[in-house]
Amino acid sequence: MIRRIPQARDRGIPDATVARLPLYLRALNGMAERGTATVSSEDLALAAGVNSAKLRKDLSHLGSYGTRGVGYDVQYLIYQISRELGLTQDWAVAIVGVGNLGRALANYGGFASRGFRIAGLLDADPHVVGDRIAGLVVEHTDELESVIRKRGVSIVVIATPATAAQQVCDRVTAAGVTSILNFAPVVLAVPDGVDVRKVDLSIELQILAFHEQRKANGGPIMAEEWPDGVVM
Amino acid sequence: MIRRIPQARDRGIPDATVARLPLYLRALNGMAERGTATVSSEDLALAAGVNSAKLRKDLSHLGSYGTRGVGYDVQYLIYQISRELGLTQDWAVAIVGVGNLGRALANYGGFASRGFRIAGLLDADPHVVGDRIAGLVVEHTDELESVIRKRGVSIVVIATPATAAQQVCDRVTAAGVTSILNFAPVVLAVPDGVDVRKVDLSIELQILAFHEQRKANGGPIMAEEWPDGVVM
DNA sequence: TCGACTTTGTGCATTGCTTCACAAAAGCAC
DNA sequence: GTGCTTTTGTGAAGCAATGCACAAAGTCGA
Repeated sequence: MIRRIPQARDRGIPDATVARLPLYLRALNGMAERGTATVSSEDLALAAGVNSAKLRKDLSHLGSYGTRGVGYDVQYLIYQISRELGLTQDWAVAIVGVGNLGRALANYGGFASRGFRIAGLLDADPHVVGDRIAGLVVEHTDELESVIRKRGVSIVVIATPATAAQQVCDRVTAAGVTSILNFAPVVLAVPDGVDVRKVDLSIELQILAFHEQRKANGGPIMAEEWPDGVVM
Repeated sequence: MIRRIPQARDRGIPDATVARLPLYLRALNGMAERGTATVSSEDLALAAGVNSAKLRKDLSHLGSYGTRGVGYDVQYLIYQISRELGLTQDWAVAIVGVGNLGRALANYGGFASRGFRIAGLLDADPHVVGDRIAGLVVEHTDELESVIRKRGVSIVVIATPATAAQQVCDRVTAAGVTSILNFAPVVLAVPDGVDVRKVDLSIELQILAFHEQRKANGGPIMAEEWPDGVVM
């Protein structure tokens, strides 16, 4: 039977909550493997590394799936979060750019495990085309649109050099893709309605360096002068 | 001459701002290469993909480095942001776990370019130890503490399997490291004062899947029933 | 020197997220 | 049933980030 839930879920779930749901899911899967049947918000929050009030508010956005005095049924909650995240269906993913990073991604087990199926590996370099990686044969980027269309690819991972990223992005969005995971260190321009998530190793290191410097200096930096000899 | 800046910088810079500074830096470096001498907040914001008011507020946290009616001096702003982020000094980075991902990271050019020097590659697998990657010889994880101490490593990148990550984390924090970039899909427990940043490919894909599903369904999902045969 | 124009820096209202604190709901023992 | 314990779900307060809108500060041409 198909029925509408009246409260919640109509107004979208807050982004901050969506970003944490996979964390809860991972913690829950660990518990399920260890045979835990129910879990309190306190324990689950601990495992996920968040505050328990936040956890409860996050889950309340999905619906009222807990039992007061008891906690949450692990299996049921796994199902509900999976469904909300869209993991009960299969997603075909194409990886463009099969350098070191692209290979690492193709071989990364975490993809296949949760409804993400690598449906294509593409590269512009003829020396790489034809290689077999993680059970797939690398295809030439000329085939990009055809691969997307024929295999129902809805998520594209860009692992190309920075210079090629925007062009790849243009082509895949033109082919109808609306979800992109970008590893290239550039800000991609995309049409409205296209989601881009960015993973940028260099930025993460720079943020760490900032905090590390703060810790080392015990406070703000003292020197404000422009170094000698540098023209302002 | 060493002098104290009175306003700003005393109260820490907002996290949201720190996370965007590397973005501005990258855009500015591009402009510097193209020979641009000054840039307005409007143009820089466009290049970095943010709102110009936000950009100005972000930069105002560092100090008052613009010129009204003109804009910002590109070189000077590059220097100021670099200094604030701690990129004017060298950071020794060790990468633990030399699988596909570790190799990709070791070969990633973006590290060396901005003050991050790879000072060690370590792995637990004897078959990998001794390999030469990106000019470095892989060492055994037994040497972890000694490498950290002797080479002044202050940032550790964990690219091990999930099962090994917490143990590596414990050892490096015990050895005095307070900045960790974690690629393993686990929530690391660390002592107070240690910063952990997490990069989790699987989580990024799940967030994309959530939005993709929303787009496809044109709204919330309709079925709320627990599927037949599954015991709740 | 003056006035027109440009662009920064920021006060303020708004929005969104987090955290607290507690009433309501459920189980359990007797 | 009744009362005690546990734990959820949420109103409300507090905090942080965003974006608007404009005064202040500078440039430039005449």
